[in-house]
Amino acid sequence: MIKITFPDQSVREFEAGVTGFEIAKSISPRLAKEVLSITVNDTVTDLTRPITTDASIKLHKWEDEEGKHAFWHSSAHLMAEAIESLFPGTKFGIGPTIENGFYYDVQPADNVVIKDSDLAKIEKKFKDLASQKLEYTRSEVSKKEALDYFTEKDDEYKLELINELEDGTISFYKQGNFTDLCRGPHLPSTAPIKAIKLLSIAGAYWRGDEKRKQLTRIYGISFPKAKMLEEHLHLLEEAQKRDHRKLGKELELFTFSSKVGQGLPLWLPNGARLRERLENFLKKLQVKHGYEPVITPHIGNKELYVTSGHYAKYGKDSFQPINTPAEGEEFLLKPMNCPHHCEIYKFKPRSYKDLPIRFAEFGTVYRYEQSGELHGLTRVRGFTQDDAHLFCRPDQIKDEFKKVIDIILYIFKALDFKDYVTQISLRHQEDHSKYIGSEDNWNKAEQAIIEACEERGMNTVIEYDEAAFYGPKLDFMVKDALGRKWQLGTIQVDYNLPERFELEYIGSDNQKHRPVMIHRAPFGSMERFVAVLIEHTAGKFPLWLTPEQVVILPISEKHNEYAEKVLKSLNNSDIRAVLDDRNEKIGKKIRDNELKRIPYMLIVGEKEAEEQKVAVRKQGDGDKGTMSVDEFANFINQEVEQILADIEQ
RNA sequence: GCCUGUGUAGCUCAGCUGGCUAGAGCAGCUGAUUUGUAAUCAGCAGGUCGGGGGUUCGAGUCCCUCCACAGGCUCCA
Repeated sequence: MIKITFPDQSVREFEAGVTGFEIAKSISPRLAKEVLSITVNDTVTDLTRPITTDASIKLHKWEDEEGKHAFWHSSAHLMAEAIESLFPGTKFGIGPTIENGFYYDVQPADNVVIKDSDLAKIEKKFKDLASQKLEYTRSEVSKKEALDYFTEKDDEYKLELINELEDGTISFYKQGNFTDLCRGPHLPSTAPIKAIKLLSIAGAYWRGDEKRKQLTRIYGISFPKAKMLEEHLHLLEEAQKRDHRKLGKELELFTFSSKVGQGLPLWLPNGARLRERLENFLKKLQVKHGYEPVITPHIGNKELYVTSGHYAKYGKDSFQPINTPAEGEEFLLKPMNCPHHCEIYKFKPRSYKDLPIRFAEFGTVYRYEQSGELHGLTRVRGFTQDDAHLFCRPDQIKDEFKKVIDIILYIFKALDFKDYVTQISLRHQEDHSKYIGSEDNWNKAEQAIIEACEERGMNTVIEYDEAAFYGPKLDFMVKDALGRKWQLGTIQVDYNLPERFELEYIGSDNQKHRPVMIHRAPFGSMERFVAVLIEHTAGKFPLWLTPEQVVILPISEKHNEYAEKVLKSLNNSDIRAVLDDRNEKIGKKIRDNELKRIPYMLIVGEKEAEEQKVAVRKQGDGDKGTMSVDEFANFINQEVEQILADIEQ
């Protein structure tokens, strides 16, 4: 007999060799039906594997990540079987689970292409196989056996993977007619896989290397209940409704024109107003935090970027130099503001007493992003960074970091961004050869970032080998409607540019010293930030930010005169109001303005004009009763002040 | 840049296997209506079907090519 310890610390005895599945069955038939995988002494494994010694276990159901993982991974194998039976000769790469579902990278036989239109067919076969309740069986194989099997099958991708594994650690899983190299764990059988949807098909380079062959990646998702799939698909649909590209068009915020050029956004009046308000919000904040404004041109002499090193690194993949009538003179569209700001730093000698110096600029930059990478406002070729460069002494890094973190957190709070991830990007843990700057400086800077985050009580993820060659950084990532992560705020230490531009300050010792440069952009870029803001709010911008706060709707043309009076009065109280005096029925006007997501509607007719009042209607919330114009103006202004006061705390 | 799709009026879409002057709703314009909390009615106008080339008696529909967009991959100073 062996002792099995459960998560609640209770202990029960079982025969040695008992399986997780049998344990679940002994607890309840229902659990046996729902359980998907098991953790035995901190290792997630198959329910069908015998447990031979005393162990502590945890059974995983769909609700647990470990359960989902086994479920989707098993689904991926099953999809592979479906593909193999429909497309004989297909070679298989890897088929992992992802945040929502799974994919498999495959290479169909020569001259065969798996198309979008084939998905339905594969899905049908997939469902058919799942319903056969095939068992997943595990076998441990030697490296030689494994190599032999896939040599026979002529699958160079699996062979490459096996060659990297150590003998004695290799296992195969088999279900139906399909055997795959796999670490597991898997479900006992395909029985629980009830609902399946193949989502999309895409190209993906083998092992993420663009120099290697591109395989066909098929994305899918599966669930134990049909209803769960329905809900998931519904969620995707809802997410698509808040896509910033769709709302950007509907709310007339921005557009693109192929004549102007790919990835070059055109801001429409509504979008420009929104952006302007965001810029002013940050500008005010920055004045408070000791930033000084600077303005620099959109182009710079090529020499500037040769000095910064960017020309050597990005020159040939960028917008090409602009020539002038002068022989040999070349300018580049600026891909970043830092070199310009370095030159501003160099304008005069700096003392240690002057530091930190903080130069801020909403600087528009141009980068020739790969065409396939462009995406709405989140990835564009011309964009405006809410940029600033802080020049400080090494001992000031931590303090400056904390101050920037405060600004970013303030902004996120103001806009109610709660679902973000902060990532500290450090050097590779061992290999430091590719980094510029002294070992000592790096250690200090990395430490400073980590401590700054700790002292601000932030929940951060540390990623090694993610630092830029010139310094470590801290990024704030926010998800879009479909869960894709975008980097917004960023704070980066830079040892490279001060070196290349020979920036100096005179220390208290009367000696020359090199300042540290910190790049920071709380929004990241105006484009990307607005995009994420649109998706976050579904176009219902907060009252203090929205371009139009109030729309006045006269019942009929007879009430236009009174409506104008209300409009003037609101505008005098600094409320952004507009008038909808079209000759339409009130129901129509309400509908149109609801769709425009203007937060408040004021309906004015006979009654209101007589009593000098307005009928208030809140967007998405209906009739709120009547009040006087002054009362309403106070109400709006108080609401705005209240929101801003709440953030201050 | 690569893989797979998509591209019809300002917007959302219909147009079957190639066959009459390419349709609808919304938006726009004109007129009627003067309206009470999510779409008043009528009329008009609007498209060389993403661009170019080809096959065909005939192309929105088939082929080639370029462009743009979408989902991914690679990239992101």
